[in-house]
Amino acid sequence: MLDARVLRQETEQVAARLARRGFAFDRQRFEALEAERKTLQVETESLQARRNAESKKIGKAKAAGEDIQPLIAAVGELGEQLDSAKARLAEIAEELDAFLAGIPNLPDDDVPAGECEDDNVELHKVGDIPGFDFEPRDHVDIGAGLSGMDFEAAAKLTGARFVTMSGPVARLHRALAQFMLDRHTLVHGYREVQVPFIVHADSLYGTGQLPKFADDLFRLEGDAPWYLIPTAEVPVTNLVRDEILDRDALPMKLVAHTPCFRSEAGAAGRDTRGLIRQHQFEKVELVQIVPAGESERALEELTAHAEAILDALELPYRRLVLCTGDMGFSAAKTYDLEVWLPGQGKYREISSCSNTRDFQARRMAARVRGPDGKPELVHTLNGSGLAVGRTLVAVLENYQCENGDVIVPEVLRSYMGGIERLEANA
RNA sequence: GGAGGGUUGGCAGAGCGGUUGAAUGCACCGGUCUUGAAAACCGGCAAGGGUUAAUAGCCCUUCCAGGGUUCGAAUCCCUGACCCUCCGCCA
Repeated sequence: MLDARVLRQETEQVAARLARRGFAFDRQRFEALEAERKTLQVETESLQARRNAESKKIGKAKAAGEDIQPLIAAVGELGEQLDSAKARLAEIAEELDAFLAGIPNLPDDDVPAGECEDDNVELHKVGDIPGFDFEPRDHVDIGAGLSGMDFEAAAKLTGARFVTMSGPVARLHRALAQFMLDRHTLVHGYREVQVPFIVHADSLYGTGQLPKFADDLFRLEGDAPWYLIPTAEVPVTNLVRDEILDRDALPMKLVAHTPCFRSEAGAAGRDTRGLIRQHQFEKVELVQIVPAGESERALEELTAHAEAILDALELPYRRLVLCTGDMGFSAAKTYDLEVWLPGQGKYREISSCSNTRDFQARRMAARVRGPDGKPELVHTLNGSGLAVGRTLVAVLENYQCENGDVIVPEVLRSYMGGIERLEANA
C-alpha cells in the first residue's frame, strides 16, 4: 500500500514512477474519489462533533437536575443526517481503499526499466558451467534411475504437479533443507521460526497476495476462509503485523522452512515436466524486518546469504536484478538468483530476494519506536534461501555421473550419514 | 465435541450508560538533587485519521470484531473470533 497522503500531494510523480513498471495509474478516478471522500469526511466529522457537543450538554443538564426533554428533541434530526453521511462516506472509503490496495509498490530508482523477464539485467555469474563428456540427463531421468522420484505415484494420489520422493533422494532433499537452516541460523545470524502453514485473509492482505492474487492460492472453504501459504513470507512477515516494536528488536532476521502451496493458475502447459513447478514444494525462507533507511543494505546482505548456499553447494549461478515490469506487486527492488541446470541447458530461478520497503509494513501496521519515541513504519524484506525442490534438481543435474550415479556435495555428506554417492540401479 | 472464565494504552491492571481517551503501577522521555550513577522528588508520555503550509491549533475515530438499544456505550443486548481452565477425544 502506498502512502495515501503522498499520493495526494505528489500525484504526478507517483504516477510517473508507477508508469515505469507498466502500471497505468487512473489519475482521474483517484482525484474524483478523493474529492468526494474529502467532502463527505468533513461533513460527517463536523456532524459528529455537533452531536458529541449536544450530548455532552444533555449530560450536564441532567446532572444539574434540569429538564432535558427540549435538548433531546433538538438533537433528534442530527442523528439521521449523521447516519446518512456515515453511510455515504463508508461507501466511498471502501471504494478508495480497494483502489489503493490494487496499486503496486513504487520501483526503486536504480531498478532498470523494462517490460518482461527479457529485460532483466544480469549482474554477475559465479561458478563454471560443468562440461560433461556425455549427454547430461535431466533430474526426472536421474531421479527415476535412483528409484527416488515418482511423478506417476503422486498423480495417482492427487494429480499433476505433485511428486513422491523416496530413499536416498528423499533424504538428500531433507539434507538440503537442514543444511540451509543450519547455515542461516549458525552462520548468518537468523532465528529459526516454525509457523502455521495455513493463514487467514488478513495475513495475505498484509503481504500483498490479497486482494489481487486470490487465484494463485489454495483456499479452504469457510465463512472466514483459510488459505494454504504460498510462501513462508506470509506467516513470518505477518508476525510483526499490528505491532509497535522496540528499537532494539531490530533488525529482526528470521528463517523458516515450510511447504509452499500454489495453484499455478495460468501456468498451464509451462514446466509440466519434473519438479520445477509443483503445487506443493518446500522452501527455506529468509525474512528481515529493519528500520527504514537500512533496507537497501539489508537487501544486499540477504541476497548474499542466499548466494552463500549456492556457493557452499558449488552450484553455478547468476544474479539478476529484475526490471520494473517483471517485479512482484509488493517489491520495490528484486534480485533473482538463477542456478545452472545442465538438463535444460539454462539458468533457472532458485531464489527471489525483495525489498518491499514500507509497502507491506503499511498494510500490516508494522511499526517501530523511532528515536523521538514516535512509531514509524518498518521495512520488510524476504528471499528464498533457497527453494529446496529446485535446489535438489540442481544438485542432481550438476553432480550426475555418466552411469547415472550422483555425487553428494561435500557440505551435505554429514547430513547424509557420510554417503558420498547415490547409486543408480544397475 | 461438552462446561465455565476472559479479551481495556508498550506491559500489568481499574473502570456507577453522561465533562473517561480512559484511574493506578511498571516501562519510557525530560528536569531537580548528585563528581557520576542509583534512589527520591517534579513534569511529560496511546494509536490511527481529517483539516492545514504546519511535525501549530481544531476536529473525528478507536477499550477483540460486527450488528443493535440510546440524545449519549469501554460500560446494556445479540452474533462471531481468539485466549485460558476443566472434561472427552487425539498426535
